[in-house]
Amino acid sequence: MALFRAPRPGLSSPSVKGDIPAATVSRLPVYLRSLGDLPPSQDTCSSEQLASIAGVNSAQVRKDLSHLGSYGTRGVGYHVADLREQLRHALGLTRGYAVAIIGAGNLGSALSNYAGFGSWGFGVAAIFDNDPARVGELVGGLAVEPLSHLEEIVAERGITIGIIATPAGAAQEVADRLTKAGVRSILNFAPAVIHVTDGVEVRRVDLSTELQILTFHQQR
Amino acid sequence: MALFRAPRPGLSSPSVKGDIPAATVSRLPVYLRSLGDLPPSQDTCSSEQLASIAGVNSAQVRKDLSHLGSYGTRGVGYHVADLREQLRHALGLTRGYAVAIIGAGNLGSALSNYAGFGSWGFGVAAIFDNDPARVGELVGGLAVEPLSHLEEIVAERGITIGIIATPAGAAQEVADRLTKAGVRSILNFAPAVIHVTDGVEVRRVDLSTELQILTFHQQR
DNA sequence: GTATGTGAAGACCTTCACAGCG
DNA sequence: CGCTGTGAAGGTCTTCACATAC
Repeated sequence: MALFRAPRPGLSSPSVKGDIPAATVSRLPVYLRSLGDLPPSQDTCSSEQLASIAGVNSAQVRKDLSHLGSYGTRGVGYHVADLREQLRHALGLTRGYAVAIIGAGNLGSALSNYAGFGSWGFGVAAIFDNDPARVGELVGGLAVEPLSHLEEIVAERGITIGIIATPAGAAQEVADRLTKAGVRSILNFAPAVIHVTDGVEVRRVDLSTELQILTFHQQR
Repeated sequence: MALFRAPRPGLSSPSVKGDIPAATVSRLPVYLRSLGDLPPSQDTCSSEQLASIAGVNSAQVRKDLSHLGSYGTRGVGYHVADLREQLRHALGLTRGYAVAIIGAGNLGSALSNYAGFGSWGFGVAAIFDNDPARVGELVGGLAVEPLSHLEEIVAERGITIGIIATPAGAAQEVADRLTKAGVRSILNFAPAVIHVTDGVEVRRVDLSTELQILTFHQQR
């Protein structure tokens, strides 16, 4: 899991020193969102307050933010607007990303209609399905395209993120094709583990796994 | 996060000795699914093979399974059918669970249509929305019910799992009501951190967090 | 006084490597 | 001989506690 290592020590990305632990990275989006929950009048925010909104320990917040090189002010806290920018920058949210959704079934359609998508610079640039009956249908304002055009369209539209919303059986093949087409970030909603080459990052979102973890605890 | 501690050391649950680490619990569903990917002719399965399907290290598989008290056979491997039963049992999948979905928007509708739901004993027993225009609409074979009936219906139908598919702003209130109605397992799809009392387990599934983690890595 | 930034301690998790058993 | 089960080693992550700075 997790391949980090910025190859060139000094040049990786402006102002981020060294690497950021994976556990920290997974909390940064939560902090970023939490800032949005503050009253707009508030300029400054303590680690304690951020922690309570984000649902973590305040020492965790301070340590996490210290990895960004973000400096708060002792005795005061973090400057909200600055911190927001630092987080956006660290997460790479200063540019936009073109996303492809593969699978125009219930889930794929729901995702492409998801409003919160645009707000952080993600844009759905294409939605694919291999069912000819679905091709051409309008979903979330886009016409469904045939899966056979995947490689071509990914290249044309500069798509760098693929969201797999197919049945489990198709997930691996779709991942292979996305990878070959140059996509290096995949979000997999299919209930299957997919295997990819080094340098491609996959994250899995799996309803039945989550439900089963809940039942494990419930049963105690 | 994670509150474990089976109160009575010896009596927690049949054949599970002590507690199972959270990290292990989160992989058990993956192993269970992986067993389904084996050729049906195969009776027995090595940790190596399971590991490669599940995408983890084989020592991990052996250690994880050893927590179940599940005994494989040295020199041979694990008996597939037995292991499947052990996993189902450990995860509490030997009984059914009634689930409520709150929010009948795109996501809620997609979830209630999700076929893979039933296969592990989960049944959608109700779907709620607070938009009067939606109440009565059929979604995944169920009529949408008004949110005001939540408590009553949860009790009547023995619902123990709540899936929050509302906008962020409504999530905390819905969680509070679910909790008061006695639901102790919540799967939260809303982009918000929700706070609950001890003894209630919440798992968060968050599209924008996942996308932002991907962009972090992509940007290196 | 107040809140950050961080070394150190401790909990947790993963991986190795091999003893032990079929 | 092959593969499990597991002590021990090595990481990673979290939390504490306090020196440090405003």
